[in-house]
Amino acid sequence: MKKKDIKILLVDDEPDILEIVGFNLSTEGYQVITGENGVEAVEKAKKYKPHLIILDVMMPEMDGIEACERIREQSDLSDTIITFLTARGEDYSQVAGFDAGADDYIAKPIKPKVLVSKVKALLRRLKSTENAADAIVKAGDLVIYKEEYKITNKGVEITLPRKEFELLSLLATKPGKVFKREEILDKVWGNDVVVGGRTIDVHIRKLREKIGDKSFKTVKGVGYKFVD
Amino acid sequence: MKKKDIKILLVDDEPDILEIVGFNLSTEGYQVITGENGVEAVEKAKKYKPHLIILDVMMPEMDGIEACERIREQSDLSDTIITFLTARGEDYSQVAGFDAGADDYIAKPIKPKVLVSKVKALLRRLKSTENAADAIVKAGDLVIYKEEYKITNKGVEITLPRKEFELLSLLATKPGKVFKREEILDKVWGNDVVVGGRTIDVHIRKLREKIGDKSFKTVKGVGYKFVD
DNA sequence: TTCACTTTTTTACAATAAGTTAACATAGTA
DNA sequence: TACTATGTTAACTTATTGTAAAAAAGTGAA
Repeated sequence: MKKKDIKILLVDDEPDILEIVGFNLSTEGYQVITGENGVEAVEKAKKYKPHLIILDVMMPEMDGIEACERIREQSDLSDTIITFLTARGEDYSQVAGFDAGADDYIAKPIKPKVLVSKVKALLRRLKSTENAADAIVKAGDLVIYKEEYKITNKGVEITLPRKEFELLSLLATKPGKVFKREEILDKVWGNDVVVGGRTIDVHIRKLREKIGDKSFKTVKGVGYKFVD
Repeated sequence: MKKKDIKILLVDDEPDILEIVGFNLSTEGYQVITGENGVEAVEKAKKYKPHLIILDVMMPEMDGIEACERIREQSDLSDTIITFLTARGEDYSQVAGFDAGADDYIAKPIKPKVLVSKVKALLRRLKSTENAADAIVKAGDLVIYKEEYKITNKGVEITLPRKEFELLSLLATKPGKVFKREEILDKVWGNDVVVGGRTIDVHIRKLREKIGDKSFKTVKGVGYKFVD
């Protein structure tokens, strides 16, 4: 996502803060929307669906914490990052704020550089959510979460031992392709490890038990393949 | 971050400049990568993801300003600091360069001492960005205050010893992800420290006592993961 | 410095899960 | 049919982790 597509909602009752923070964020290239109290915060959050909301804790009408809770009730805003502005001494906000669903806080007095780098850091989090698909492989009813060493079969979570997991991962990355026994040994066991002739079969059998018999097809004299 | 882990990409079409500047930076302990034109600058920036890029403005193939713009388009290089080398008289670069996304400029002729102190100053900025980022991590019922080395579990404050804290921080930054033992050692203990084989387990055990048994899942043969 | 205390690492052993093998059964193919 | 590759099972072996306790290292105050 480009910077100019990122919307930041900035809510504070002090015009000075709005101006200085707004200026710094605009300079960085973000779209800035402002509000002056909690009620506006909730309204504008619903209307503009910003990526990041910066909320002052102390505000008339509705304080930041209540606004945060209201915003968090909106399911379509669940990916929105919320951060508080807290004056020194408002330490309770660290507890109350996070319970309300905030992601971070920025201490006043605000230093523009700190602000900008925090905002960048928070938005990186947004991106990493976007790209999380990399470590995930889908094949038929299976979803393989490589990082987590777990899979789901039709939504049901299954935890597999390492070798089984790796064997499945290998086969499922190319459904339909026949993996020769030799190739499987290389990729899952490593090219120097020597194991008996029935080892692969046993693991395939366990996968068949756990995932389903028909997902693994034997190609006699060659190897195995995964089919959707 | 240690000096030897800091990568500086130095791009200039004059071999003399590359040599003298490169020599001075290497002497200081930085990793120096060089390029001779804008095209190389962009390529090597993508490849090595340096922390600092020093770009000559006037170069064949693609000038420094265009290279800078191209580099700034890369979102994963947004934290990279870019500074220009400008000959006296190329005053426009101060304007055009900053528009293109540069952070500073260094005037030719280059005085080694000035260069080194500028580089140090620029890299200080990198550090402050690092620290400001993600000072707080939320994971499940936990809120981790990295700066303060404390956590709250459902609002209840817990103080953990350093190693336990760092281990928890690491695991909780990516709930669900399995961290391999090797990776944990690298990140928490440092890649050169050698500790016995049971050390990680013991720390995990202590965290389980303090935070809750079910938050830490063992993935046998791989490592551990934090689950909400 | 010494002392008391906390944190960290090591040690040794127990517990358990994972992986492998062996022996035999079965199915596919010339 | 006879041969060969694969399927199946349970016993076996090994690898890995859990645990408790003690030693070592670090820390701070008197």
